[in-house]
Amino acid sequence: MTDTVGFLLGKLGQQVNVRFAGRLAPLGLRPRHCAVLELLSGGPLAQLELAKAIGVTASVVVDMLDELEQLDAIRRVRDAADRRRQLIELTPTGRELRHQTLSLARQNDEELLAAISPAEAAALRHTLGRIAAATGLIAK
Amino acid sequence: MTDTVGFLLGKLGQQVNVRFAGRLAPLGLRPRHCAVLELLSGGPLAQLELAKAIGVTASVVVDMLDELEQLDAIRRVRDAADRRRQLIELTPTGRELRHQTLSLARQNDEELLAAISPAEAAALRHTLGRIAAATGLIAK
DNA sequence: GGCATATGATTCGGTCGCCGAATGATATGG
DNA sequence: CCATATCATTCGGCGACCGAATCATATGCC
Repeated sequence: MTDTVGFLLGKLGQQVNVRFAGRLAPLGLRPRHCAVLELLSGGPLAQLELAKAIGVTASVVVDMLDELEQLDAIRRVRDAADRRRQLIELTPTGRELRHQTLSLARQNDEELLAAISPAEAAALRHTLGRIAAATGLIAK
Repeated sequence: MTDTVGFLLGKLGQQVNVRFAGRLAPLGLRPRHCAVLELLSGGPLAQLELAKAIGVTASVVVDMLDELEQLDAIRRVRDAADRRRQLIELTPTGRELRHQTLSLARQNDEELLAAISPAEAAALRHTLGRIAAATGLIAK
């Protein structure tokens, strides 16, 4: 059991999130917000698009955006072409926050991968990416 | 961000757990119970020992054990040497359940690793184990 | 031996993140 | 112009977890 990849992934993933959350806390962010900032860095998206991409329901997105709006990291803009939709766009503050989270994520990686060789780390990254893509477990 | 190992681990781990939970549901179990069954297969343990090993508080262990007791998978036995402690031991039913969960975990792995070569899978298992050990993220 | 203090299990209340159903506004097709 | 669909939002609830309080038992100290 403890030697299955599934178990290790599950437990490690959980712990990694906790650790990352600790790093993020000073910014007033939690891990889930990072994916949002990341996605928005490619350009504005509607809330339902965000929900799909992240893999949560629309109501969860509302909450996350409320929080990000509080931090002045995003803006909701009514889509002129379809006034039901809110287009979410990054503010300059949001862009700045995204850079910081990126840096924290890399810091996190360094700590996580300190015990293994760079080659092994690269292989790991590659393998995880393959699995994620193959199993469709991470929305692309 | 989405290319950091930490992010991939976190997201994948989460999803893997959800998937595993689905397989487990017919047995009336959830992922967290598996660790308990696994730990107990090595012999009886007190509840606080379980809590430490799993990384949750004592009150959570109480709940989990209540559920496992309901399924007749475990028994609570007062420690004669220290009557405050409950020694938790697997029943025959518990042992059987453990075998089933193990088989499900392996099935889960097969599906997860279908996209990569056996060699790559072995490397992955090895690397994850190293990281878990080095970072102390998984209680041993 | 008797008492203060520590420790194990348990209960209880609260928090957090998530979901699903209901709602209101807007769009779209007949 | 109305029926129906879709987007964002609100609301109630659930499951997993924590921390404080409680009760029984153990242990150290006088």
